[in-house]
Amino acid sequence: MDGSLSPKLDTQVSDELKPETQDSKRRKMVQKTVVTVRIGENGGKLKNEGPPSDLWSWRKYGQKPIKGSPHPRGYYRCSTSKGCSAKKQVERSRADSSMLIITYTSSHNHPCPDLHTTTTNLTKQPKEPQTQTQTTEEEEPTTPKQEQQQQPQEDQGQQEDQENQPIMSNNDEEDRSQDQFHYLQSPIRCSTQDIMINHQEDPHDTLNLLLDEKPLSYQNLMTFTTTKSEENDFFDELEELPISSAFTGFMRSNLFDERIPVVPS
DNA sequence: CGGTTTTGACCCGCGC
DNA sequence: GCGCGGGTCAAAACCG
Repeated sequence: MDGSLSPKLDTQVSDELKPETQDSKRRKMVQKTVVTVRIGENGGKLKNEGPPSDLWSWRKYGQKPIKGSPHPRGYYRCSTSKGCSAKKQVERSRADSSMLIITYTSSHNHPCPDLHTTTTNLTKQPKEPQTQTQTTEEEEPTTPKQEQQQQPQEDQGQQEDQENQPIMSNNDEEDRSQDQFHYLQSPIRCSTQDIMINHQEDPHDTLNLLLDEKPLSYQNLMTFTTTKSEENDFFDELEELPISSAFTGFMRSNLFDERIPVVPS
């Protein structure tokens, strides 16, 4: 179809950085952000199990039944920008069909289409019940863009062009030993979904948690994040704001833009 | 008419 | 080396 997008697009991206290492394990060497969405509350916004209403435009390019799961998995690609390699997989939780597991792969190389528009409408955002996000970066950053995102130290204030967030979550203690940790920009920062952040280090645990255990609640989210000093500040500030706008704005900008350090175990 | 969805086939990595 | 399973392609159908 699109000549610009070659079959192994994602692999090529990684290929550029580390042809040797990447090439052999291209499939697993991609950053992933897993988001669990409850479709029960905003099911109206969801088309079946389809793409949750991100502000991004997604084009479905495939669907496959997954072994062990009664529900098929849908494969989506960002259609907002032609050259965007952002992808996501959408599937229902095997344990809880009302839960939607969205796995974001790669990151957008373009600003969110509605970012500015919605930003002005932050005061009038839909509720943000609960969703769970967890970033799992399997390998090193693949796209050039991510390279700039890698700021092991103070990542706050070094925001991307379109995002001028006041504060970023920052883990100082982990930060120092972040050499092998990777920060990545969550590709979902434009999501209108209710999202719960979940930080996982082990993909397997991640799966278990998603499927077998109850997802983290917003409180849990806070708990796990508040372990970090600066994040504490960050959330502390948010608390001063009305939850609706704070959370929304948080979801819309900071949270999704947050670089979550993950340890490629 | 352009973009999106559907769906079967193909490709490739991984485990045995 | 083989088979399995996941991920992607690509053509046709569908929709606004």
